[in-house]
Amino acid sequence: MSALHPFVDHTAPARRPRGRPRKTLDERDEGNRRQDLLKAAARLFRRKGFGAATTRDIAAAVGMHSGSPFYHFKSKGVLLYAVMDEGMRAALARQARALEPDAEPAAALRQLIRTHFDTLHGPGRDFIPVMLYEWRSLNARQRAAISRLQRDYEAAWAPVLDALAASGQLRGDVALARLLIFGALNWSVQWFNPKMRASLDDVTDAAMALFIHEERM
Amino acid sequence: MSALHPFVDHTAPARRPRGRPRKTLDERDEGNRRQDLLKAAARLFRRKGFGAATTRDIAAAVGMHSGSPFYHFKSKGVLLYAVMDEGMRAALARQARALEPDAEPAAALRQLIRTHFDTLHGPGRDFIPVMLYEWRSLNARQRAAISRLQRDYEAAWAPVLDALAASGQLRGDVALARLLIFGALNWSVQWFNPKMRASLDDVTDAAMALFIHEERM
DNA sequence: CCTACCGATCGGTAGG
DNA sequence: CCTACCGATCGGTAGG
Repeated sequence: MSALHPFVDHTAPARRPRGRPRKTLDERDEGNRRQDLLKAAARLFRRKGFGAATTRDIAAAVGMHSGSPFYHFKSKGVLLYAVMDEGMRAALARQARALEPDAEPAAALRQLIRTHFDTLHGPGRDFIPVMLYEWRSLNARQRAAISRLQRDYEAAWAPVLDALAASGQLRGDVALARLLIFGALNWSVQWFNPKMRASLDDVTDAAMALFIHEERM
Repeated sequence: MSALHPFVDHTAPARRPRGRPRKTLDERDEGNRRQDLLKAAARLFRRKGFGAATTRDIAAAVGMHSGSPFYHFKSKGVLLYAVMDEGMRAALARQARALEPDAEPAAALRQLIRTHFDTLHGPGRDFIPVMLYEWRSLNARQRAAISRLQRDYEAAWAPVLDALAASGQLRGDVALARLLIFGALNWSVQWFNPKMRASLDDVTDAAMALFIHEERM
């Protein structure tokens, strides 16, 4: 009897190894292909719109045949939803990573804005722009689910904006200010381009200068 | 020989009456039907997107049969362009009507913002939201033409913003401030709703309070 | 994931 | 503007 491998019956199917199961090659490929589809879908939904981008376009972009995306996603609508869901989860993770808990309100707002621009304009980031553009293409259930993630994302802004309003650095109705500020930032997907003169830091500076007034006691 | 109608040959076709030609019934109907199609198209393009709204939807919305819109517009793309063109011309007219030439810079900005909100949210105003959403569905030639109208529209804002920057009431890079301000205003198509608590006057107040700092000498 | 395919729908047109 | 229609395309599926 082997001292190294007692009682191993080599005719039985391999038992599950302990701990996190190592993915087989097939499983790993599957995850990659799914991710490839998400990226290609985001790019095409953004460039052409959900209605005009076809599942055939998306399949071709990752070298699949026309029916194959439906092996990974039940429908075109589910694919759209998956793009937005993935985009929001990544945005939430980036925000949590960037936020320093003890920053002054103005410094905290700057971090939030800078991170938000990163989420909108970082390399290969089409997911959130698709969410901003294609909201109406979701069904009611999907909208509710994405809304929940958006609420979490916006939750980090509320105390910062409230503190700035209290110190007079933010003026006017706070709820409307929040909507106007998000608009100013989100609209940048229409005009910002990494090759323009202004960097994301420049745009952050401009936004802070525009929104933040001098403190008044 | 008749003293009243000398030399009139009644066998010839009726001569053109002088002045602005009175439209025949047919011509008047044609204009109305074309206008009906534009309105229905704007509403549907806005609600569903250009790709998802079908020419059959649009035809049905005005009580036409499926082929009939193509009697008025050569293609779906031309119809989209016509919606945006009409929207921009109406917006330019409203802006010209509203602007008082000798207003103080801050008062002038308030007028521009209030009129802009009116253009975006006035009753039955789907034309400009369609332009904001469906830019990517235009071809290059159409984009260039609409861009020209947008340039005219924005031309009224530049001197006002420059004056506010000179007096310190607007802070930060002026070109970026302009883009951020337009974003804040335009994004309201995503959230403003006439039935909400805040009126367009309220939102205008909030925008002015947010953007305009105290004058400094 | 491919092969082979289907039913539905869509923009657009000819002719009146 | 209607009638009647076409060719193309599209999302999606069965079976392997």
